[in-house]
Formats: sequence, structure tokens, C-alpha cells
Amino acid sequence: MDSPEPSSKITATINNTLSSDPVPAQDSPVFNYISNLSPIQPVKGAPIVQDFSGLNSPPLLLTSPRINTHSRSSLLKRSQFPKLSTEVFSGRNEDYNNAITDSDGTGVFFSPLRSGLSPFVQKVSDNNISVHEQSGTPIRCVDEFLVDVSNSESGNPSNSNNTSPKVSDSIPQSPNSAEDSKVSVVNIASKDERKDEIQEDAARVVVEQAEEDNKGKFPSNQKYTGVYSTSDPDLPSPGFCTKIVPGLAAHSSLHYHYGDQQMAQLSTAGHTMLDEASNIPIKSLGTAHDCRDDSVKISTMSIAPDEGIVQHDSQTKASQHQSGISRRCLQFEDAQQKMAPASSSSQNASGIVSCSIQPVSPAVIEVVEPVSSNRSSIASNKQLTQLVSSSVNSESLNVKVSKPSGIGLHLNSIVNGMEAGSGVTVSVKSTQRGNLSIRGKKLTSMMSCHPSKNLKNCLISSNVVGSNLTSGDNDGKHESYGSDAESVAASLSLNNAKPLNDSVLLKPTEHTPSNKRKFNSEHIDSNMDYNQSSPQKKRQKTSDGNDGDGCKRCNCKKTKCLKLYCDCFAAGVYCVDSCTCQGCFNRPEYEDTVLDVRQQIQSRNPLAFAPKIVQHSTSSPAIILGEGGASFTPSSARHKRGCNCKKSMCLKKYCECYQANVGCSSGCRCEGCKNVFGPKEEYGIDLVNKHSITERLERSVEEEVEMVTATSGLLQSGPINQCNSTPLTPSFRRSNVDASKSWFTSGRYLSSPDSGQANTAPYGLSPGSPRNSNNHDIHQETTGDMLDLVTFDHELNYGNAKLANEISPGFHVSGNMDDILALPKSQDWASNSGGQLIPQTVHFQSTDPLIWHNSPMTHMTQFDGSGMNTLELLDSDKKPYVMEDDTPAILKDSSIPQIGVKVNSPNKKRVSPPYRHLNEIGSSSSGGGLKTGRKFILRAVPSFPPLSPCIQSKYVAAHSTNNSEKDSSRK
DNA sequence: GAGTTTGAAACT
DNA sequence: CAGTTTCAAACTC
Repeated sequence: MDSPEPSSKITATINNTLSSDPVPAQDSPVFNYISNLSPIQPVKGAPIVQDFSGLNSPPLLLTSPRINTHSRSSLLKRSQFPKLSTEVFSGRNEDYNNAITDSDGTGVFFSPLRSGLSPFVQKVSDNNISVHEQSGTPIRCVDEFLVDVSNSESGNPSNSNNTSPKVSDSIPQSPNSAEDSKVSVVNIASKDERKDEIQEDAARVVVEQAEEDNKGKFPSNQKYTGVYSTSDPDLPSPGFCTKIVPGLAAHSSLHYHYGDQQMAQLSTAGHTMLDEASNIPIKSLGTAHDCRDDSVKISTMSIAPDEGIVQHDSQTKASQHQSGISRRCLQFEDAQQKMAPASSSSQNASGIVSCSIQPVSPAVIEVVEPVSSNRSSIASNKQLTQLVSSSVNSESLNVKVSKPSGIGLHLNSIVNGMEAGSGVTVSVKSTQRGNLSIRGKKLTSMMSCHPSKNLKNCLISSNVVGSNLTSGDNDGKHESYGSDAESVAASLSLNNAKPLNDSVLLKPTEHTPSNKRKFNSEHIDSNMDYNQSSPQKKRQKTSDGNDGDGCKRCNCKKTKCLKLYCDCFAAGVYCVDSCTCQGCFNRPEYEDTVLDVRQQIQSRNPLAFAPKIVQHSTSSPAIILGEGGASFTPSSARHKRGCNCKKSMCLKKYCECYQANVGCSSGCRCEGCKNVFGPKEEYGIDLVNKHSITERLERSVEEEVEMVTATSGLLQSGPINQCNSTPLTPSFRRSNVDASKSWFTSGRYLSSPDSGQANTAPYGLSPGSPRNSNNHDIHQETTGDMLDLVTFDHELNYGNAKLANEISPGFHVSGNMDDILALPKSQDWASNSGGQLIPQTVHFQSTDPLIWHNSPMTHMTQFDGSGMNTLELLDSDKKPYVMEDDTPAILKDSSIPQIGVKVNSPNKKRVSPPYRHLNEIGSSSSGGGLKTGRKFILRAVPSFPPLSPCIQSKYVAAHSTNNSEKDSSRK
């Protein structure tokens, strides 16, 4: 995309890329920030770059220097294969390819971080630490990063903790890593040479259009090995998909950009930072030092940065995993847009990790798994895992909405995220068990998009995140944030993360050389075999085409996975073992080729790799009930180009809009659109009478009012139970869950990238950074995120009370709620947002995570209606549960989702303001025009399941017109 | 698992 | 830009 030169000239591009790559890192604000913080000044990866040049350096391919780095990173990334790296490091895996891949992957993967584009946020809450995670590619704004730091309770803002902590956290602590790394380095070097050759071949191929003829050119040796080899039985098989990687990833990434030394320094600094800030002891420090050494060596060897990364990774299995992951993942350049620094670790015992994920980048969010060993922590409160999610901290969060430019979420990410919940990042904390069950549900639900597998995946991912989920501990918390890409991606993270066990399945057996890919037809065959080796792989594929992990899998036969036909390629990720593609060139080994092809495609269509799903700023997040499990996407999200469905009525996955869980838009050329997520406008509102809709809403509202009253009673008595107890129809529950998920995601979506700051505030509320909640500023800024925060709060141990306090203070709901929740600080919110509505939701949430299930997210947006009304409704009515069933029904209506948004909008476009607006409003809200209050309410509502969707819907219906007007006025 | 359908991507 | 072909996923049986 960015590359000035067309892809046609591979060699030139390669050279360019080599030279250019390092620069971006420096440029990145993150880098600067880090450099400032760390005693050692990060040096650009220049040396690294050189090294890479010879090798596959991923970045090289990218044309624009800045972009290049990003592009590389952006290109691919599938978080995957945690294990691979381990093997590589251990030296077990002798395949240089693997090593390379791992290294590359990491390098690629992380590069964005440095650039600031992809932030990994790691926060470690645990003293012991076990966990580290990284958000894979979430993009955070640098601002966020910085903010987080400042915000971090423990840490001094001055400390560059954010970055460093991430790194440090990420760094696994295996003592042996140094040695291993060295070995791996050597291997890598040798491999690099080969790789270069291979890449050259690939380039040729690309030039030639990567035709089959070229296949023969590739060295047979180069079979794709992969990442996958898993010598260790213990380790999960190298799955492809994202896996949770411990902080290592961060290191690797840093190295990649900055250089190993710098990285090491950073990592160390980060450790210290973390320690100080979070009081969490970090084991990794020692490793970090080792890493330095390794890194240095590596640099001298002129090994690609990736390799360097690998070395570090080698230190710990986790690190290895990361590397493997990184290797797989290609980050699109687009992803660069954002980053979010990790929010500083929260002081909570649970330690919240915040990862910002950027929706923008197609890159999949990867969840880093703390390495395992440490994980005993299950029981311990400590750990948490972060999944990609946006940073929890209020301030830190910058939610960036996928920018138009950007490549927002890649479709994959979105899809994965959405469906699998991958979009949402999840952080699990071990904080409270009480919440755990719920949390777990959420995750599952979130993940559940793919019904069959998701749970597993979720569990797995959760595992990654924290053994908690899997373990069934309730401790884990989830936090998920949507990202546009957000979903991003994040979304990917969870999904991507595979359970170790699964990974085995996924993985092809081994990577004997024979298994490695061959470009020749034979190779193809071998590939097939290879792929097939894991019979399950394919079938694991969810309907979505995602593996259980949420990873894309393809079955390309003729395109060599170098065309957009290939989902993996299109998604900017490398194919994985589980793919059944033939003659696949979309492998790390052929990175250059891949990049070249990408460039070519981009030259034709600059947006070819841009996320297909773009969030419309105008729309508010609406909850949409998916057919199967409702999936939520921000209502605003729409397919970039729109679909062209003729026969599927946009009700099947043939429809890209449907597949992405987004409604059709005016841009769609579909015929007879019945997209459940939002039919094409003409169909949507037009088809359905607004009146009928409004009537429904009103009815539902009334019902909800009754429900609310009933619930209020419940709340007093035990709202939680009710929420939980409230029998939701299965579909409804899903919707709720999804909604919650979507909600998170939506939150991210909402926050406009531009608004970066605004988003942060909500996080402040987040349990992770409860302290932050105190800050009014934050709240103000983060109106949009509030909901997310709230949800998070649920998850968080902090009890509901805090949340309620922070969030709900304004809550109009009755004093009853207050009693229950005890909202100390309600004023803040109230003043700010007039967050009346929100408070309600908050209450519910706070009270019970379970409640969460009940509330449908979609309504949130609709809630615009003044919170006052809601309150009144609540007070007035007292009928119990009717709501549940009703709401689902309402939600289920295809029309519903749009109703709130579209009904009143003159343009038929969604009226609800984007996050930005919310944020802005929120900031201003203290002054509190109704507008602001409403806005808050809208989002808040969705976030809080407790409030019956019906109510929200009512408000929406009632105020929809007003809202639209408001929105327009705002704009 | 094979075959069909579908719509995007690629091509003309 | 429109039409056609190619492709691979989604779907059906």
C-alpha cells in the first residue's frame, strides 16, 4: 500500500524494505516513549534491518519505510503456534524454517508495537506473574500507551512502564533461554541464507505471478515447516492460531524494531517498571538480560530481527510460542494506524491487563499466554491474562475506531472476533471467583460464535489467558473489547488462542522435512498431506472458516494462497498447517513473495487488504442478534464495499456482510436483503414500518419497565440471581452474551480512532484501574467506553459496588439500586453523562455478572432516551421477568437493531453518534446537556445487561428521532 | 465426502 | 464500468 514502488519490482522492494524497515520503529511514538523511559535509548533496528535484509526480513518488503515496517508486521500475522517457538529455541526443531518462521513471526508481529501501531499491552497484575499476555496486534494509540503509563497506579507515569512492563511481562523467564537462543540464532543465520534464496525465488514467483512454474524453483528443503513442529509432547501442538504468548512477544517485537539491545534494555526497564508499578515481581528480568546478550549476538550475526526475537523467545516456551505466532501473523500495514500502548498494569491484585487492540489492523490479535509453567497461578488471584483487549485502564484506553483509512479490522479479525469473540480481547483475571462463572460464560459466549468450537477455543484461549477459564476457575476475568479491526482483532486473539490440546490436533504431525512444503506440484501434494496430516484441522474449521481458534483456514487449490480468494491471504495472515491449501505460498518462508503479491494487489486496489468491515462513525453500536448466536458488531460496522448477494438474501455466509456480522448498507448491491444484522436500509426501515417498530419498542419498553421494577426488587433481594435466574431464551442468552461481547467491541468501535483520548476514560472504570475511576476527567473523556468498562467491572473483582460507584453514581435507577450497589461516587457519572441509564446497567452488572447475560446489548444504543425515562419506567413498573422473553424477541427482530439507529435518521443511516461523539459528549457531559447524557446512556445501556433491553429499546424508540437529530447537530 | 451453490475476485 | 470467468467458501445431500 504504502510502498512507493509497485510490487512488480521485487528485488527493488526487497532492498528498499531492508533499508527502510528500521526507521518506522523510531518514528513510532511508542518508541520514543520507551526510549525516554528506558535508561537505554532504543536504537532503531537499523542493524537489524540490515540483517534482515539478507534474510527474510519481513519488513523489507514493505515499501514505505514506515509503512514497510508496519506493512510487514501487518501482513501477517496469525497468532499461532506458541509451541513452535519452543521447539525452535530448544533446538529440538531443527528446521530452520521453523525458527525463521517463528522469529519472523515475532518480528513481524511485534514490529507494529514498536511502531506504535500495534501495541501490545501487557499488564501484569500478578505478583507472581504468571501471566503476560500480549495483545497481539491491537493497535493502540501511542497516546493511550502513554496515558496508561501515567495512569498506572503503581507505576509512576514517568516510568515507561507501559512498554517496558509489557515487555518484561512478556518475557518468559526461562533461565536457559540464553543458550537456547544462541543456538537458535545460529540456526537461524544459516536458515536465513536459505531463506533469502527462497524468498528470492518467491519474489520471482511473484513477479511471474507466483505461478506454479515457480514452485519448482523453491528449494524443496523449504518445506513449510513450520511453525508447527512440536517436538514436545508437553507443549501444545503448534497450532496455528493465535496463542497466548507470554510477554515474549513483546520483546521480540521490540527487538525487531529497536534492535535486540534496545529491546533487552527495554525489557529490563520494563521489568523494573513493572515491578515498581505493579509491585509484581518479574522473573523475566534475568531473562531479559540474557536476551540482551542474545540480541547482541544476533545483531552481530546480522540475523533478521525476527531471529533475535526468537532467541528471546527461546528463553521460554512462551516466548517461543510468541515467536511462532508472530511468524504466522502478518500484520497489515493498515494496522499501523493505531496502537495502543498497554495500559499500565492495574494495581488490582488481579492485575488487569489491558491490551488495546486495534480494529484497524487486520492483524489478528494474539493472545499471549503466559507460559505455562507459571500458570499454577490459577488458584492464585494474580494472574490474568490479557487477551487482546483494549487496555482496561480508563485513561489508557484509547479506543480507536477503525479509521477509514485504515485498514480497520480485517475481515478476518472481525469475523473471528465477532463470531468467535475474537474481536474482543479478553483479559482474565483470577480476581474473584464469584464472577468467574459469569466471566467464563461471557468468554464462552463471546467465543461461542462458533458454537461448537468456541467454547473449547474459548477455554483454551482462556487458558492462554489464564488457565483460569479453562480450569473453570471463576477467577478469570474477561475483558473483551471490540475492536474494529478492533475486533480485531482482538477478537482474533481469543479465538486464535488455541488450547494447547487443540493445538495438537491442529498441528500436523511433524515437520519432517518431507512434510515441508514444496512448491512443486509435489510440494503441493506434500502440503496437502501435511495439512491433512491433521484430519481434524479442517473439520475443526468452524462454519466460519475459522478454525476453532478463530484462525482462518483456507483450502485454496489454484491460487497458491496468493490471491484474495484465499481467506488467509486476504486476511493478511499466513496459512497454517491446518489449512488444506495446495501449493501454498502464503507461508513465512515466502514472505517476500507474499509481500510482493500483496503489493501488486494493493497497487491495483489499495484497499484490497483493508479491513472489509468498517465502522461507520455515524452509527452507534447496536446489538444485533445473530441467528445462531447472536453476534454483535457495532451497529455502525459495515462492509467496506458492501455485498452483492443475489440469492442468499444476505442470510448466509455467502454474504460478506452477514459473515462479518454486520448489517448491509447502502453500499451493498444485494437483492432482497434480509440481513439480520441490519438489512440494507431500503429493506430495513423501509420494509418495516417504523411505526410497527416503535410500537414494538414501546411495548417492550413497557414490559421492560415491569421487568425493571421486578428486577429492582430482585436487585435488592438479589439482583444477581435474577439476572442469572432470569430465564433467557437460549438465543437470547446468546445474544446477551454476544451482546456483551459485541458491546465491548462496539465500545471500541465507538471510540473513534481520532478520539483516542476519550476511550481511555472508560477503562478507568474498568476494574483493572478502579482507581482511575475516581478521576472525573477520565470519565468524561470516556463516555463511550463506559459501557465496556462496566462490563469489565463485572468481570473484575472489584465489586460491583465500585463499579456502581464509579459508573453508576449518576444512575437514576432508584435508590434501591444504590442500596444494593452502594454507589458512592455516583455523582461523577451523573454529572458527566447524566449517566442515569448507565448507572442502572452498572448496578446490574455490579451486582451480578450474571445479570450481564440478561441485558441485551443492542438496546444500549437505543437507550438514548433520557435515563430519566428509564428510571421512571423502572420505578413505575414492577413486573418481573416478562422482559426476558420479550426482549429477545424484540432483539431478534431484524428490524430492531437498526431501529434505534436508523429509524429516525433522515438518511436512513444510523443516527447514533460514534464513540467519538460520545466521548466528546461525555467530556462535556458534565455540563450535561441531555444530549451528552443520552449518549452516555445509550452506550451504557447496552453494556449493562441488567437493564432490560426492552427499556433501552423503548428509549430508543422514543428518542430515536431525537437522537438522530442530536447526532446530526453534534456533527 | 462429494457435489452444488454462491458470490467475491480476477479477468476481459 | 460492465460482463464474464475463475475461484474458493458455504452449503446441501
